[in-house]
Amino acid sequence: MPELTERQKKLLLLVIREYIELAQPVGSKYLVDHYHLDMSSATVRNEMAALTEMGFLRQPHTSAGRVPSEDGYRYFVSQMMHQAELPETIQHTIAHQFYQARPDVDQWMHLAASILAHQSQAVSMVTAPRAEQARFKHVELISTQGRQVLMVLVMLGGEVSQQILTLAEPVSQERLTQTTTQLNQVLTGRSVKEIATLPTRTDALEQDILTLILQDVRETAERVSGEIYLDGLTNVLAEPEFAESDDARRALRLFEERSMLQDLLARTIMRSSVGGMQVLIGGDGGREELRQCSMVLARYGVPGLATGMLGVLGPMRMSYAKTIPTVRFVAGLLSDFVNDTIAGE
Amino acid sequence: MPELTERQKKLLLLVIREYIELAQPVGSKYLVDHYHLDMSSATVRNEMAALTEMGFLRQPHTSAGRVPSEDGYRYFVSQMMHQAELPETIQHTIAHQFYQARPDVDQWMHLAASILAHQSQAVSMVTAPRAEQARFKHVELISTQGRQVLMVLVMLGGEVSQQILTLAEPVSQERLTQTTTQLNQVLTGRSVKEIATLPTRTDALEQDILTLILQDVRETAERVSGEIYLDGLTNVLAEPEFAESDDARRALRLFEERSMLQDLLARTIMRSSVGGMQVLIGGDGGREELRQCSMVLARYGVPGLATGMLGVLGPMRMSYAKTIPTVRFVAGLLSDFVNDTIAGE
DNA sequence: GTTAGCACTCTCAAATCGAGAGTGCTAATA
DNA sequence: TATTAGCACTCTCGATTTGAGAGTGCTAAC
Repeated sequence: MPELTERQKKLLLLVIREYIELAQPVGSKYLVDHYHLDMSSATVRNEMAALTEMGFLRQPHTSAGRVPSEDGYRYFVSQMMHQAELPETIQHTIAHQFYQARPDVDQWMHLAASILAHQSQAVSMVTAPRAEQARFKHVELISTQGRQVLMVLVMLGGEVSQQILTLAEPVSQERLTQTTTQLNQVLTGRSVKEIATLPTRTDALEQDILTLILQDVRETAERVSGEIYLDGLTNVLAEPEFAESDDARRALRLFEERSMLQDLLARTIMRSSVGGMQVLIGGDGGREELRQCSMVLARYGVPGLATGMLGVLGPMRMSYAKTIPTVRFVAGLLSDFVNDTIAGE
Repeated sequence: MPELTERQKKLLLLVIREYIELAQPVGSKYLVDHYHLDMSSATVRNEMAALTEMGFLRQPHTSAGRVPSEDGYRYFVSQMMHQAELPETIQHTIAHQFYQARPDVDQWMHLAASILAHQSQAVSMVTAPRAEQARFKHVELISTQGRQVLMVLVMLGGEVSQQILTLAEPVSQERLTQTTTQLNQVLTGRSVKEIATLPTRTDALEQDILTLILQDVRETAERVSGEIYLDGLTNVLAEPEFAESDDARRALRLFEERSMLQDLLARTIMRSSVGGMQVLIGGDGGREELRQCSMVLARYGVPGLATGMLGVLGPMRMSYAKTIPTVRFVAGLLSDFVNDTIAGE
């Protein structure tokens, strides 16, 4: 990492700030005029040339102003951002919105996505909390008609999955209740693996249900993250850098393919711990389509019990100084939520 | 409705067909050349002038070719489209995709949206089936920890809603089971109104739960449609008519606001019957943002038990001849689905 | 080390221009 | 009377030109 003089740091900061705000290359004269710098534009030019040399700035073309490079943003985020807290007033408005909503996972996820999208004017993504290792908690069978049965499966950590089963022959509700009572006794607290190695049940119905449960739990466990909540998709279309080219379209298409998101978040989740933040700038994400974008991601929840991810995707010139504290704060709220409603059994 | 000669009809059809395919104004000479018409371009010009006069065609500007007007499309859809079935091969591929999926409402809705979007290259929307009048069927309470209880509510028609309750004090699972047994006996098959007028339960816990159930059922009933599944949002960005202007963005924003969709679908659902189709062209939808778009909508399900809507939104020059049969066919499949898995109790 | 000055480069928007496509009208034709 | 050939006219669109403006790098003086 090359060393920067104080003056260079200051200049780099100004260029980034200005570019984030106006989305236009910033020139030497402009900086001197608008910030009343006590040096001439020629000096600024020299410093800019040095910063360009070191890779922190770019020129779109000869004789345009300078634009921050990926490395420029990285330096800015890692070295120059005093990790400010979100202003209290904003904290309050956000927290207020959450606490007047029902304590329902679905509601909170939607709300988190909505708030993030709105605050950052970018695309937001939130995954529902889930346990790293799926453990069975409770099964409930509800007869709907002859052979159709609604199975509700609750996992430790609060995840719920429901599914309609078709049994070989009609079964009464009493019989179903009896079956679940039996199964719940045996299964509570067990992991997928343990369930798989359980001895065969003597009762045929119980065995059938058990197989179906196992199958469902496996499917659930295979998914790397829970449901993904998105919001603010159209925000990305408002950004001037995506105005025409169909880059925006290709980026948005990524979001329609949930599987790619699953992938990306899964890869990122490995590297992050609850409370920590990840800022992926430009190519960091690894997807060609997102080369012009940055992501601010955080993991929330209770480690070992249930965790999820949330974050924001925006243009590379997003306001990191505002987005990072916002994501961190919302992550904190969601962690509290998991703690309050799911944990503590 | 002005009367058209056979020749005028033929010409109108050709203009519409050509414009739908190429998205460019079509001229008289072009038509004569490409379709080997047995008349001269001058004759075509005269007829086009007449059609323009009658309001079925428009000229973007003097000396461009003709473009179908809203009324032109309407005439085309209502008078000139022989209601063809979807080709058998396509029927098979679509049906195949459905029947190899699990018989799960969520799965099927997703699939329907995905197939519609893909087939029509437009935005698709599907609402989950729900009963016109909410009737209670079954409640289940699952203790998660001390005072937190997961309540699963099943309505007649198959709708399921789950919610986490916080009770005043911890209650054992046995007690919960006992409570639900009591409540299920009393409530099964009753509508919201009936439940509201029920005498107070003597048991305090039962009464508490009853209040919560009522509240939840009310909320569910108030929503005009179930969850809305969307797909193909980015397809609209690929259309040349939205290439630059930010019309596309404003249209897409509409879709992020689910409430507007709820509205629109609710208004439309009034006018449609299961099996019938609605084609809204241009301003028909009533939303300024969708003035350049058309919608093909259908209602599916079992009348009186559970119904939903599905449809497609695309540019006004979408291929109605292909989209309409597709929507109709998928609606049929979903109706069968409702019939098979939900109805018949 | 800083700065004034200057020549140079490059973009962008506006202006110009010509080709091409398409029309409407008129007069001749079947 | 319906059709058509012919023609003048209009309008768009892309290519090209042009000039202003912004910004740079370099050099020489401070």
